[in-house]
Amino acid sequence: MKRRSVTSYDVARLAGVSQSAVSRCFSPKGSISAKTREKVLAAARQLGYRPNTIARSLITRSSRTVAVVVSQLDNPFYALTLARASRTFQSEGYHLLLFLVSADGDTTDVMSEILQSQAEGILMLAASLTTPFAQECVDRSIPVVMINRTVDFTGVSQVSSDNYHGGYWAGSYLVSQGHRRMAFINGLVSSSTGAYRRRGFLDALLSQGFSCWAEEYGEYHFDKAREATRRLFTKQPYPDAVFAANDHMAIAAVETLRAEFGLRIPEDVSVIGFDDTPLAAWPSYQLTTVRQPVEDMVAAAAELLLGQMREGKLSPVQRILPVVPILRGSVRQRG
Amino acid sequence: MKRRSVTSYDVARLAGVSQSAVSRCFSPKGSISAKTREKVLAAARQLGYRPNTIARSLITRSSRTVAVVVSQLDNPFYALTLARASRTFQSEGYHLLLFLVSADGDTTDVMSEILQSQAEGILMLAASLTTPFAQECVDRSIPVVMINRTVDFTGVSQVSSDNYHGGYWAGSYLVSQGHRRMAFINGLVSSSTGAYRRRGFLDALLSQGFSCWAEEYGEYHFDKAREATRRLFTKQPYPDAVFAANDHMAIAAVETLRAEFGLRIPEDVSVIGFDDTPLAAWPSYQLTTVRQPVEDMVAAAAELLLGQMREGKLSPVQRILPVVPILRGSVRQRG
DNA sequence: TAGAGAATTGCATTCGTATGCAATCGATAC
DNA sequence: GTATCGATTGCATACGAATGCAATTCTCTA
Repeated sequence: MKRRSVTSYDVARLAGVSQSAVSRCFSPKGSISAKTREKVLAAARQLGYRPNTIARSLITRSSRTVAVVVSQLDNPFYALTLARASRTFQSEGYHLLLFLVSADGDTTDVMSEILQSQAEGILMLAASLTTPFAQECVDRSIPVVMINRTVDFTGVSQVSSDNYHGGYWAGSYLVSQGHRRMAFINGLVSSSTGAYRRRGFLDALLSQGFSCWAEEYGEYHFDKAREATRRLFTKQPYPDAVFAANDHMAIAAVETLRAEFGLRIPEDVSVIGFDDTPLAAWPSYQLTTVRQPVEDMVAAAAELLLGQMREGKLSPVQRILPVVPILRGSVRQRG
Repeated sequence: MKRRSVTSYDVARLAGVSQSAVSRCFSPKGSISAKTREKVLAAARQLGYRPNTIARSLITRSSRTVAVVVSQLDNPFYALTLARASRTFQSEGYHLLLFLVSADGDTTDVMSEILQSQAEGILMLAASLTTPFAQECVDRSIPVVMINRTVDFTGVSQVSSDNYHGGYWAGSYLVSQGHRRMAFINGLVSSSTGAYRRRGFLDALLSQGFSCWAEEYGEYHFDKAREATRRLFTKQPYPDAVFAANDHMAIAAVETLRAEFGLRIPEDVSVIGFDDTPLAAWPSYQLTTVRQPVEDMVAAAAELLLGQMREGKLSPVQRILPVVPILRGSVRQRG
């Protein structure tokens, strides 16, 4: 670390030009003659010079960095989302600063670090934001886009799928297929997605004259969801259908029902998930689920963030993308 | 972006002190009296001042940033590893710069960006490094730690599990349980882990007078692994055991054998995986596998990286952590 | 060949913070 | 009350690259 690194001055000296020339040589819009460019590049190559991004950021006042906050990397849905987001921003020439937070954890320290880091945009994957920080981002005109999480604050953009209608569809589909004892495995109390899915689900049941048979929290966590399932099935009569707030938990339910209760899916119990993660399509599960359009969500989020970063001004938008029911084999068909 | 942000000068002016005082107030070892600290903090709070990390990095010549290059986020093993690594470095006060590369892709552009970004350390998760870049990292004394990938270059540190012996165990275990037609699903040609697992596996078979019945590449990818499985089972007699270079592919094999060939695991075919991802323990799979000690690997890698970053000098180490066989139910027992 | 205009080049300054050094302040000891 | 020593403070500069401006060179035309 001590070692002085090669700077544009070193290159300049070796090439016999000024530091400005070297700088111009490495920036797209610099005006240099082909001849000097040659000399400079040769010298740079010889010395192993690379422009120092930090110094560049300081003078241009732009870090070309986006901070990503993510809370559930163990959930394949978010791993996928992160992967896509990463690709997108990389290809746009942005660097990604990654921050992991616990699912329900507070993002205070992390947000503080992000603000200091001069990130030009913030992408939040299933992570929430307190109002003061949201306000601070707005004050500094740093665009924030939240995927699948809502904040009671109009300054930030939000991209989510139509959780309410996804839940609604799940509820009405189950009823329409003749189920009567519909249970729900919710995620976290603090999660807005879960709340919407639940609301939609309940409303659907209600509209058909039913209510939720039982409800438990699985915290979007596999083992917790297994426990939730056990709790749902402690007393007879068992639910005849389970709607889980995501695939991860739906699959936990399937595993538990099969292995511990000897129940068949869908003959004995129907299960519906949410997300349409890759696992849902596996032969073992054939999980009927509600697909969130990952690609579109990431694309929308990236577009919003990039747009606002480029414009340099915030134009908070709330975008809700349509969800599509994926019918597989985990719901018993009527008749 | 245009808007001038609040600087230490602004705070200084408001607090009626010098810029140095403000700086000292925000750095751990600065000497300031309680009184001025109060004034400064009050002023800072009032203005919403936060030290600019970029300027700080420039002057201290230390970015407190680690670059992480990862290639397979869809594989739960690496998603987990990334999560752990992220937590570790965050808690040590480092920021993570995330770069995704395709599994077999070249890392040239990415490495170039990393070097410019002034990262103080590089962590490579299942991603490879070309010799010139390895050399450049050494030249700049930037420590590099590779997890589960090897490079023919002594300058970088490597952490991996004992892939050879894991493979060896799988081979001998299958033979010891009476299997005779052992097939292998390899990962990528370019992956050193796959190569070691294979070598161990073959050596074990060989030592018992057997050889590999058939071998296919699944590229560490679920669907590719399913295709590989189909290829392995095109002609009778079928293999009576399959060893896959990771759990992800082993599970793909299980799914395919059950769903498309109507074969039972382990009655008809035994399957062994590698990694011990969470899925392996699910009731549906009960996958016998070779556990890589994720925690230990990340801990070791972090320790190596942090140590070298702190020392400011490279001391490349190759650490191979022991692997532990996890016996579950996917291998038919003799007799 | 001279002159006008365009293209290059170099100079000097700037970004926001940290820090060596010297000056100042405060407290303690006598 | 004064000398002394340590704790604070401010000044000035440095980090490495980008850029406005002026100086210079080049290019082309008449």
